[in-house]
Amino acid sequence: MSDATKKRKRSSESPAAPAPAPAPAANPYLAHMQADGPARAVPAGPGALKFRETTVKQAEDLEEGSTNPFTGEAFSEQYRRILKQRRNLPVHKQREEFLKLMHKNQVLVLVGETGSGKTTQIPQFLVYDEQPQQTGMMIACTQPRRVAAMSVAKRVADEMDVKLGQQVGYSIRFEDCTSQSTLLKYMTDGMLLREAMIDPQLSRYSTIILDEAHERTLATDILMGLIKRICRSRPDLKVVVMSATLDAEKFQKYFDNAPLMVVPGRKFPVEIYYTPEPERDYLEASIRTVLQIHTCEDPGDILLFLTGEEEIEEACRKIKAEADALAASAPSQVGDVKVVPLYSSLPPAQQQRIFEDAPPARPGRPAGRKIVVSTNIAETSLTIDGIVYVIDPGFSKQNVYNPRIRVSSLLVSPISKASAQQRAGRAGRTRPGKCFRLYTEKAFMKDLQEQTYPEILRSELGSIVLQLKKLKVDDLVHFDFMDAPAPETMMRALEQLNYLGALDDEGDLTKLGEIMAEFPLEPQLSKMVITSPRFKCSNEMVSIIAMLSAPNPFMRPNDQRKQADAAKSQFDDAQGDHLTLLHVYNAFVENEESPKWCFNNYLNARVLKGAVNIRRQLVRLMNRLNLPMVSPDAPDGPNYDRAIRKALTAGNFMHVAHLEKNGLYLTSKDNQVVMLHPSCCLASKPEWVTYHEYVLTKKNYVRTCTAISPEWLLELAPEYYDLDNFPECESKRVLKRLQAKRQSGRK
DNA sequence: GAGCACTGC
Repeated sequence: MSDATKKRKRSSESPAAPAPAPAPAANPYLAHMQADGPARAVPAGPGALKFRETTVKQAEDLEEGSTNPFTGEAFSEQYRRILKQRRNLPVHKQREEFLKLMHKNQVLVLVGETGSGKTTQIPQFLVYDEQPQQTGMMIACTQPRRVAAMSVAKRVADEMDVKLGQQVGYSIRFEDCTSQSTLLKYMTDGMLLREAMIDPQLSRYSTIILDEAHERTLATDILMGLIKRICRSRPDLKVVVMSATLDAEKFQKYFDNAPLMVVPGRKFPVEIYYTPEPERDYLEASIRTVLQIHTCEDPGDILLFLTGEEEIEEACRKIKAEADALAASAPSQVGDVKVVPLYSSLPPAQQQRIFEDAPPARPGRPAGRKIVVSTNIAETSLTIDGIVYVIDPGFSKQNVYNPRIRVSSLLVSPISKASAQQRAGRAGRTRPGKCFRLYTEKAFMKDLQEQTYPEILRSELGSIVLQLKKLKVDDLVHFDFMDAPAPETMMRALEQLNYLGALDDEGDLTKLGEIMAEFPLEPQLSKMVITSPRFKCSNEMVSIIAMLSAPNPFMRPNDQRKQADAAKSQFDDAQGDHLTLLHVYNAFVENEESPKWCFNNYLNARVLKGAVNIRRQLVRLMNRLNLPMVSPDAPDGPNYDRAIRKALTAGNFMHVAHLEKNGLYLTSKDNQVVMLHPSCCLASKPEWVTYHEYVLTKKNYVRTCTAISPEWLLELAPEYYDLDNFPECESKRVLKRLQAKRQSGRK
């Protein structure tokens, strides 16, 4: 992030650019504001390339020359070998069409299916057309995921015969692999959004490519809105919106009827089969289908999509057992199987198993088969080559936010047509494949929605609204969202930010809000961190927040639950889970971040390392914002945990539950009946708790809970706990009594 | 007395 503030200097070290920078701009950020407009002439050199006026011939001559125009070094053998492959990619045939469209238009929508080469080639076409080393402005290409940004950058660095991090680099959270000489930068969409907060015109970029736009991540959606605005004030900015599906029309319309370019993919055909009748039990039907394929179809690996960890582990056990039984009863007809589960919380070493080979054929027996049982992670994030059969039961878990009760929940829901197509496509990556859909064709046509709802329609918007306010988008109602979120969700976010003190009653960003927006955290958490110095516990709070931002660090293998629970209890704090997390963090650091220590204590070392990383980033921000890192005077004193719990309440006062006389908790104001999650370390039920999250599963649970004192609510959040505007309930009566006592005490 | 689809800053 700080990179955006660095001064960039472009030297004329490249041989293709022997002369100094063309425009007398002192500040390369402002180059686009030069009076001579966007079509600045690049000084005549070999090829005499003109900014955005180049031809395919010119580029190809340079690519086929002996010297790399960007480094001045001789092209390597590897480079030439890759160049041959690149020329065979489908997108290469349309290089001329692409350049023409880019020269004539500000925004281009590009649809390219998998295997078209769009992600690697399009940015390079632009590098040759724009010669960024001469303009001082970069080309950015966004990706929804970190690994993609990293691996594509690596590939393209090889293709351009440059060192990764030099002319081609990437930028993701925790890692900025770019330099002064970077011309092409792959980055996560979230990272570009962060940069926009420092540089609202995105003035370091001449062209921005939004890749995988069809995924409609929160960050991509916000970026599209911002970029559409920036386009008006920066006619020199060019934009390419790349999508894998044919829903391009929506993007075209949104960008004022931008032209469309379609690049064919390179895939093998996939035959689709539907069930004649709806399946009652998709899990049972899935297992049956796996076994049918295994016994009746030609060799080739199987990918089965299920919804979650538990379901996947169960399916794996059953498939393995039944396939082994079949093989035992008919050894000459049934081959061996290797059943591999895949979901994100699986440690990387186990995730790697999906790339292992299928079991070899034993003498006199059919070939073995690999069967991967996966969540949606295999739909976009991970690609497994060699899959020939896909089984799609038609469901996935989706996060849905309900603004009425202010709760997000994970629901098993039917997938969209786009998602079903994506799943089927996974069968045709290396050769023709088959996809078995466990629903009827009629259901596919009539019941499935076209696209999955974009994230922005399913999320809580607190931090998004905060970020937009920071980006000076004041009128959120009229912000040009591609899909506008529900007004009620927007209102909830504004209300929440107002209670937190980030927005004033006019809806304008306050000083506190400005600072809150700097943190890569949910607003409540930012508030806690920022307030914590006041309670002399910022050191501790930053650790807790880092732990809350990381996934669950506690391991609980099915066959060692007792031991795992015992290990966890060593860290338990009588006052609650937030403090327990603090103890775990501290113990991890005291034990020198030892993976062995983690293993012995049923903790996930990878997750804890992640927390250390997040903490470091937060401390850097605290320092930059002049927020002191302090600890309570007496770490063993009675006020130690009190200070921390009070600081927690300062941000979390909207996540409070009160124990009613009937033994149930009710959430403050919303009056939802909730229970402490079974993983909660609180032995007794405190009358008041603050919780980190509310999870809706079979029951309503609040998870990560800590005991608090009701006085703090009245003291720290008087607007939210304004008892004249409070629904009638037991907690209101308790608070009223308390308030009366406070007032009489003051007299 | 039970869970955590997947990302991202």
